[in-house]
Amino acid sequence: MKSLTKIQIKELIVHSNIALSHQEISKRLERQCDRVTIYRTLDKLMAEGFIHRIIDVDGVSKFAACHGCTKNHHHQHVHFSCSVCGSVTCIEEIEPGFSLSEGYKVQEMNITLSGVCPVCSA
Amino acid sequence: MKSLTKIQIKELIVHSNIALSHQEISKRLERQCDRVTIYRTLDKLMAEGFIHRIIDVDGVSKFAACHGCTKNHHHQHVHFSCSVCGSVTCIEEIEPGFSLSEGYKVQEMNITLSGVCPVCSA
DNA sequence: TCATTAATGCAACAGTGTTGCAAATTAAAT
DNA sequence: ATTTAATTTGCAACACTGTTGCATTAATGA
Repeated sequence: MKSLTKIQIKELIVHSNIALSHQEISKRLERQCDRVTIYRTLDKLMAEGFIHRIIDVDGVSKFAACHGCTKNHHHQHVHFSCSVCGSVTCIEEIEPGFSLSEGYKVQEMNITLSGVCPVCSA
Repeated sequence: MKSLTKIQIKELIVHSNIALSHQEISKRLERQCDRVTIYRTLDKLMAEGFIHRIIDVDGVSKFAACHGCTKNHHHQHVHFSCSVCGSVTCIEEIEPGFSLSEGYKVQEMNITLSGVCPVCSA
């Protein structure tokens, strides 16, 4: 099954150094397609472990490429959201660890720091 | 200016052990008022430093009481979102520290761990 | 009382995300 | 190659979150 939309969206996300929102993906797709198609394609790409979702500080989903996830996503890395340029980037260098009290079963982490990124603060 | 709505919403949030969404606040208000009024009241309560916003894993805003913020919010604490009961709670015991590389100016942190809370996993 | 300010309601709008159904496209099987 | 099945796409409609403008009402202060 060679879905052109799927290939293009995947390429867009993989080759982007910032996480892309649905809106940004829609704009960057030269081959215009329906909003719903993009949503469904993103769902598939997530289910297949190619991309992961980041909730930005304004509640909008952004999508970034996975590095080394197949089925089980492990995105314990930190995300940074720039309030100037609006970019969201994955900072994979840092591995944060939390020691919650007994009873909590942590399945996912959504860690988004916001502020000014190096590019905008330079 | 003694706004009854403001007092009631503030009371709701302060006396709740979980963070409340706009929808939940609307339901719990016996004195029904317009959606817009609730949004505006929440904005005011945030500006005055009584409550803070948490973006849940689905991108919906939830609101919880502040402890010791006046103007400058400092919510470096961890939030936990339960996938079973949907509750969002503030875990103020843990103070996470990150050392980002040079150039990043961190202004806010949004740390939401998701999984199963102690009540639902018991 | 009168003027000013704040609070509320209403309508409208933009945006995100989902669902159902039909049409088109692709893959598979005979 | 023709038919069948599965997948993909588009369209319409919907629910929900959140915002803005404007008019109305309520509260404050002179």
